Amino acid sequence: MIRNEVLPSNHECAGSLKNVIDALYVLNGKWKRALILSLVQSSKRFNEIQKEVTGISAKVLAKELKDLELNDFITRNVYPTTPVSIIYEATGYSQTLKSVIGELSAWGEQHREKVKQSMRKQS
Amino acid sequence: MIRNEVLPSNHECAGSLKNVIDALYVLNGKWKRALILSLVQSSKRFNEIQKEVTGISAKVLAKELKDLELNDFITRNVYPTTPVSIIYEATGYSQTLKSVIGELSAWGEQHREKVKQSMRKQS
DNA sequence: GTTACCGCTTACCTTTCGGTAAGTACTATC
DNA sequence: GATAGTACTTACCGAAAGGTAAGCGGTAAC
Repeated sequence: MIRNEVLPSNHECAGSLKNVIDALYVLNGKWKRALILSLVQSSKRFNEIQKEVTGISAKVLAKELKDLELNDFITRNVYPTTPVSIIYEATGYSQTLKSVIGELSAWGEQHREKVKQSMRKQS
Repeated sequence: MIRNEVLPSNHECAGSLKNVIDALYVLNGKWKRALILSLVQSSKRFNEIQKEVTGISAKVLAKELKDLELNDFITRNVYPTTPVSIIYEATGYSQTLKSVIGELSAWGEQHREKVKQSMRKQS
């Protein structure tokens, strides 16, 4: 189960911090979250992803997909049609990110509200 | 030119993604988590932080502290002693990060285990 | 045979991040 | 008057992330 007692003693803190850094490292970069969310919704081909995730270049997309595959978030399925079709799909492991992304999302939303309010105060 | 928003097919998803990006943006960079954790443990002065968070330079520390202050994670208290002492402390708002950091930490821990295992398989 | 689509790769460039070293303004101490 | 400490700022630099544009090997349609 998930322990919610974060930021305890100094000693435990260091280990916890390492975990957090590890997690953020995997989710780092401008595109990873968008790609995971896109593929969790439905499996897609290279060009389809590029169309949906507007603004990403082929170079970066190829790099990010490799990265996500290495980390077991997606699989690259090659179908021997003519021409070969390559379909990327989210693994079940991507689902384990749900609660993480959920927490991040909830926090991000209330944080934006807070920033808005403090901007109103200042102006 | 850019035609659509990110992931236009699913409104909820797009909003959620934006929140996640916002959250991660605030927690971004090499030092933010370490600084928040350090100041949550106890309020500190500039040089004290620099000693504790080994490796950070004065320039980066000053920049990060400004950033954290803007986002309401810390306050900069100036005491009119001679010479003035400036003490940084974590706000109560830093506590709202607890569940987020908790989820990240738990996920990061199990992810590291998983990576270890898959490396064993390959070698 | 030229064009076009697919799934990339390559070369090149810009922007951003972070690091080092030095300097600054002030006070205090020797 | 020289030195040291505090809390930074400034100038310069290298690495990495990310963007642009072009190419490439295959297939296939016109």
